[in-house]
Amino acid sequence: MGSSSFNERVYAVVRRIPRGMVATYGQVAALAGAPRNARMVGYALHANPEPGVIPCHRVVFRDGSLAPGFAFGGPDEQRVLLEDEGVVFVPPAAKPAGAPGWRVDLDHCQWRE
DNA sequence: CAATTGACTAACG
DNA sequence: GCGTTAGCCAATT
Repeated sequence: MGSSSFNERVYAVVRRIPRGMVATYGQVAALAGAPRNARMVGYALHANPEPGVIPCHRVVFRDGSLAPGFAFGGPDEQRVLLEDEGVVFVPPAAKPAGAPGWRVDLDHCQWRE
């Protein structure tokens, strides 16, 4: 390995996210060494060279939601996956109106080093 | 080598 | 309250 791509650094961080927790793009970006490069994180995860190895479903928006239409099979599938890992979700009725659907409870499940 | 794009984020209207 | 614009920074073409 020894690839010089920024994305590999992102994969390394995402791979470190413990089961039952999630991280935001900005957080992964910061851990990857680019505190302002959240976009790059999403771009790198889209490249996802090792599906199944890299838990890209554990990476969510700052709001606790996912990329609409880009989730590996649908945001509903991701919700089930995260719930299965023990991540706490917040129903649309329990949150301030605005978000399109279920969000991850970042207050309880955001990964903390 | 320069311009464009992009799984983002925050601020503004 | 919701939509749009601007800013960041690196990969892609």
